[in-house]
Amino acid sequence: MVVMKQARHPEPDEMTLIEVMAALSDPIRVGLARVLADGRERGWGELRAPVAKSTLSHHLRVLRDAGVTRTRQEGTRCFVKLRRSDLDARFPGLLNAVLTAAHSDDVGDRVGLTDKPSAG
Amino acid sequence: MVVMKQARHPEPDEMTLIEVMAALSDPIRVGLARVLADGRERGWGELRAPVAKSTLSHHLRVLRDAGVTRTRQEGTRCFVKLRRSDLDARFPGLLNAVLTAAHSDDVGDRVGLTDKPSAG
DNA sequence: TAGCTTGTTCGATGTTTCACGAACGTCGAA
DNA sequence: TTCGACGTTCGTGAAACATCGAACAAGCTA
Repeated sequence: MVVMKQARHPEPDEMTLIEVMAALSDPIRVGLARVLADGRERGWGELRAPVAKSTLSHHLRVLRDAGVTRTRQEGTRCFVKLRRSDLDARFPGLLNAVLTAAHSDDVGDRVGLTDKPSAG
Repeated sequence: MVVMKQARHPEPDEMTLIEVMAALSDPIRVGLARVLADGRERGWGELRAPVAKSTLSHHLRVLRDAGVTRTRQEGTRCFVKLRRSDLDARFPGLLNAVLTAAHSDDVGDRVGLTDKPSAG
């Protein structure tokens, strides 16, 4: 892969409420957040969503740029996890409120995990 | 005015997380929510925002359609207020988290009130 | 009736977003 | 070195969005 030329991981003080809200106003991205809500790091290939891989890459980038997730590379693989403590520190209660609402409404339920092992 | 032909006030069970998140991912609209955060009903004309009145009308409609605010007409005037209890019941903690974050980051600080009396 | 006020709606414009397939660059394996 | 797997990026198009000014409709007021 092209080693994420322009993707950034903002520091907590660089995160903006507007960007986080925008990142979490798409069902696919909320679904991704739900999948990662248990705090475990997941491999890119584990993620299952009803979109093409380029579109999934786009959504993961939006989440990453907003500071919602962190992406780590290992060789040619990527692993993604939720930046829960950073988000909680920066925007207290926000992530929990969104995840709770998403759970009770089944928002993003078309996003899930494959049966592949997480390789980690 | 044209008596709000298509604007709707969704019932709590018709509100969607995605729509509420989208409504609250614009600085003007977050600013409006902040202005209304004290629970008081405000007259349209009291609201001050750095946009044309047609744009302000648009933003108020997005908030209304999402269920964030309620608009009431009285003669030729409109009054707006936050639907806090409905939102709290539907998406617990969400509004407070957003308002807290917006306050600490001064999101939407270009939105405010005129010095006009609220007429109510 | 005529005129003013008040928001909404319309139409146009430019930007952003979402989506896809294809091409690409990097890594590890053969 | 050749090959395949893995994500990212590019190019493109459709749709959504933010914004404005102008036109409009409904209610006061003179």
